[in-house]
Amino acid sequence: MPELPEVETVRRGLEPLVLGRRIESVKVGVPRMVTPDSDVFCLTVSKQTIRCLRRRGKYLIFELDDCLMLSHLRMEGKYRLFSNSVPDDKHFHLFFELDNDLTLVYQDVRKFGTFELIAKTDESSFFLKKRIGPEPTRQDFHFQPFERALLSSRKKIKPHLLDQSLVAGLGNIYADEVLWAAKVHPETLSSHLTKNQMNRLYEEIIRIVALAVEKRGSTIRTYRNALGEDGTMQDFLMIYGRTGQPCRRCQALIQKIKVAGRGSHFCPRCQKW
DNA sequence: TTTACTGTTGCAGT
DNA sequence: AACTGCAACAGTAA
Repeated sequence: MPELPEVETVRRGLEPLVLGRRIESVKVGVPRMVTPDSDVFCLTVSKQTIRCLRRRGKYLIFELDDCLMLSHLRMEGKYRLFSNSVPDDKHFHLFFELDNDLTLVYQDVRKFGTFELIAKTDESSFFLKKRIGPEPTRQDFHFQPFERALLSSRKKIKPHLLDQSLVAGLGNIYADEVLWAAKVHPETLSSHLTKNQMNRLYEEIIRIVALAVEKRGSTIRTYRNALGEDGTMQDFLMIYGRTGQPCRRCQALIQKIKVAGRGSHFCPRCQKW
């Protein structure tokens, strides 16, 4: 599911359903997905109430009585909520039994998702250590530090946007969208960007992420039915997944190349190297 | 049937 | 230091 807009959509969907609910017990099907060890994890989380459900970048933060549970959906993580019985599914990996017969289930075909418990006092150091940059809003994300980081880097801009340090929450889809909107080739070296390009990147990051949140994220290559997958942003994507189709600005045919191992869509006329 | 690809990230190499 | 490639895993498309 998960770039920032999809994670935020999950958060908004889940919040009214789980806020104030007590976690009675936890079952972990794949121990390597959780930290600390699954027995400690289950014991710690059990009997705690979900006090707040927040998001930072692509992380979901369950604020419990005594600690934080950080959930990262990686490539395909989803949440499902069942009342009474839970159907069998080989991709259901964590089960949180809540009060009044609700079970929150974490589903993940590829088992890449992670769950970590940390102390409430360790939240800022956690995100600092992971090098998670500011939220892509005007309040948190400022042009000056963005420009400084770009000028002092030897990375290509696409992998740089993906590494979360400049700004939190961009993934492969929205990085391509931002680069197209700002007319920047994905392989441009960060330090070679013009001031105008940096300005456009800054503005487009804020605009596109906000638009995608408003559209409740993109539903792509997914089946429906899980919480947060009813987004419509896929109808507004300008470049991602449009290989061989005409650019919406100039009609040139959209190309797809690999940049640092990630499929990258761009318009050869609008986004000159 | 193989092979490449996939909304992510972290680690091992060079 | 900072890059690339790959691994974790499972499914789908060509």
